[in-house]
Amino acid sequence: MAKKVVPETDRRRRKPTKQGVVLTEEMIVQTALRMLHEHGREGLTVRRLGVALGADPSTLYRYFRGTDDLTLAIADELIGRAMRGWEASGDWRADLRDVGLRIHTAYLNHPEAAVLTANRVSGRANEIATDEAILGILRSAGLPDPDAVRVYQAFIDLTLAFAALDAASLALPEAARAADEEVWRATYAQLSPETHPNIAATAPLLVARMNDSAYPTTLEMLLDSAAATLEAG
Amino acid sequence: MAKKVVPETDRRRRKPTKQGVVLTEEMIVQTALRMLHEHGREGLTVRRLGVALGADPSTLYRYFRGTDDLTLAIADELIGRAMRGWEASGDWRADLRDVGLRIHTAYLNHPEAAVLTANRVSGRANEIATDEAILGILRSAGLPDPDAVRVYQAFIDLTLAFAALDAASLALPEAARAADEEVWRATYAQLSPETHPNIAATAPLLVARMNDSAYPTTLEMLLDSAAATLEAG
DNA sequence: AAAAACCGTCAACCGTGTTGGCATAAGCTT
DNA sequence: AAGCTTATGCCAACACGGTTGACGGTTTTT
Repeated sequence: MAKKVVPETDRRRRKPTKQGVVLTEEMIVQTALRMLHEHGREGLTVRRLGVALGADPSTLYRYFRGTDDLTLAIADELIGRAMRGWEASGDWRADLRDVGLRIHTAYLNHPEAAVLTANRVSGRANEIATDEAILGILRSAGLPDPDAVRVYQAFIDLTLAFAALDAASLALPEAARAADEEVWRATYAQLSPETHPNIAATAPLLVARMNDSAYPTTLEMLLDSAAATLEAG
Repeated sequence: MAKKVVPETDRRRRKPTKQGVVLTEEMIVQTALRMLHEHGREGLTVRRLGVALGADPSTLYRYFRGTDDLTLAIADELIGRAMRGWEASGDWRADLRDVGLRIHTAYLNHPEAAVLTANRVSGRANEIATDEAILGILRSAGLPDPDAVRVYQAFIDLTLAFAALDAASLALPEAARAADEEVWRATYAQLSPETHPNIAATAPLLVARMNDSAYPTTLEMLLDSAAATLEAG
């Protein structure tokens, strides 16, 4: 059992691929991300990824145990991109806001990948570093550990939850996306004031807000709450 | 083109299935939900659904245009279950909290279905009724329309986002779930205080909170914020 | 120089969604 | 009641998905 996958560090490259490409774990992940971006969630398959890399599909199993393992690697790359270049400023509130918006933004930049990965725990380097950073911000702001952990959890869950939700609507296959919008125009906007007075009355406002994310507002609420805890403590 | 699917209302049953079953759209959705529950997200396939119903897989295409269409029907059933029996009490805050918790709970009761559907707009009856109800609560509480819409959006997004996030970890295939927990034990809990002082210091607290949802807390924050808007207005 | 490890390739397996043609029973018309 | 129409279930087939096991050439180690 226990499928053998040589860890990247022990890997000493041998054969170039038939098309002359020399594979790397990193190169595979980058290519997978690009394919997700260009061809949508359904567009990333082991076989197509093989073609894109100029390698046989089965080769990928030398680098990842399977689809799930590859997914986790993508997840970590996404967080890595979000946090690249980040540094603590010392202002806990600004720092936390920055981290949250970075993650949210990075996920929305790769909606298909975000949907795939937002709820997984990769345990890889970038993810761990991010968690360490968030806890560091809260603890050095002066929150006692139990509060720090509570806020940490609310913060990371809120951020990932919204990232996933907002990404999801961007990541829908074109057909489904069109279907959803069509449903809106054909159904919600047409409801009679008699049967659905509240929707009918607010329909224009609903449409106007439809494409905005509620994340920034909600994040601010969470920061307020953390600040209150800090003052009370 | 425009695949022909006879709407449920116009449907006049004709042939029973080879196994003597008489199909209904509702029966199909219920069975799909049960299969998701029993066999996990990967366990629901057109073919297996066919077997479970005692019908040929292709028969399902007489009822749904395809997998996506079936997904939307499941989504609506889920919301329907959440709101079944709900009535407004007149206390906007209690009502909103109730609706939020109902949805969150219903989704967690069917995590696999929740993951599948939380980010889709079905436009079907139950979904519309729920939106109408939420807007009704906010508007009759006295919020001006623009505020009502803003709070509505934050509320529904927050609720669905957390429902999806919390459901996701419950819905992971057993293998992935075990992998995630193993990652935790093997990685996070073992980090050295030298390299990761904040995680190391709070590890026990992190573990203790890991299985709680941050939704109720966050929802209260949102309700506070709405109350503040109401008083200011 | 021989042995071992690595790793790309090939062919095959089985499961998936979906489609088009066919058969047949239910309902409608008379 | 007889016949016509059509809804609807079934079958066989297709293309495509992930994954595996055997093979063989290359590089590293001994």
